[in-house]
Amino acid sequence: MSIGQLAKASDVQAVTIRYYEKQGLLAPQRRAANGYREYGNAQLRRLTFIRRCRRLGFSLDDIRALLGLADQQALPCDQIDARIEAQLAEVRKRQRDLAVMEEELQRLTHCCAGGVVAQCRIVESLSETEE
Amino acid sequence: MSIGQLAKASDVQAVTIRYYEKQGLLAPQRRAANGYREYGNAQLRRLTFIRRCRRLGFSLDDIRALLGLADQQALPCDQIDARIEAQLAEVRKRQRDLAVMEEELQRLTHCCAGGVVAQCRIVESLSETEE
DNA sequence: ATGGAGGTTATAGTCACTATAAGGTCAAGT
DNA sequence: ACTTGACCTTATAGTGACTATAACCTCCAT
Repeated sequence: MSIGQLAKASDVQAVTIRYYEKQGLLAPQRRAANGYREYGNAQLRRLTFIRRCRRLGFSLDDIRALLGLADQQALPCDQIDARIEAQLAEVRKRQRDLAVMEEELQRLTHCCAGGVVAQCRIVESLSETEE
Repeated sequence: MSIGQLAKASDVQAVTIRYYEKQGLLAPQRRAANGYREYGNAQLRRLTFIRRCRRLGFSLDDIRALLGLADQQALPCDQIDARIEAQLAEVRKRQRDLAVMEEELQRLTHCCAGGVVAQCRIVESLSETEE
């Protein structure tokens, strides 16, 4: 499978696939005689793994580590589990942040009662120093 | 107030304050004879506004626009309100994304039952191509 | 007068891409 | 056989919002 076909199959841009290769995350199975990259299903699975992890908020460094761990089949998987847990904690932290944001923004929409900026409380209420 | 004092008062690093200045968001009140930046309470409020907006997920471009609007006191504040609404929609979208992430991560923590990597389902379930 | 904390500028690095340039290769149509 | 256009190659630069580093200047206390 060419890089374009892999791109289509995985819904990841070809440039991004090359970028992952440069970052040591995903090597092609081999190169064709003309220098074109060739990929198999194993690479598609690996790329899917990478993208899924990215969507879950893992950094490329995290993912490199996860892939490294996954290759050591005999290791206890505590370390993988620990990373999942850490990521879960991070996600929950972001959820709390967003909840606060939502509340504040919600409050702000009531500050603007169709007047002009001079009467609008939004900017003012966003500048209040105390907290 | 010096840049260091402003940094302490606002809990924003001095380098970041200088960066905001370069980006045209926050100019010091004046420069002292020795070239040191000097700030007043207006700048502290403006910086507080900037940081609060950043925490709410606005880009520096958004913030520049908001500050610009806020300076035009006679304008109707519809435009500010529209930005708040757009940002609120964005926050809610991220909340939905995070909820999905949380669910998936939660599910993954059950895949690892204290065994070794070879029996661990985490990596496998993250690589499954079907969706 | 010396040391250390704080200030100044300018430049480069970070992360995860994205965009662009300049060229090589291939399959299909004329 | 030739051309067109889609696809591939590499390398380099740009993005946003900072962060780090270097090299220097200034102030204040001892």
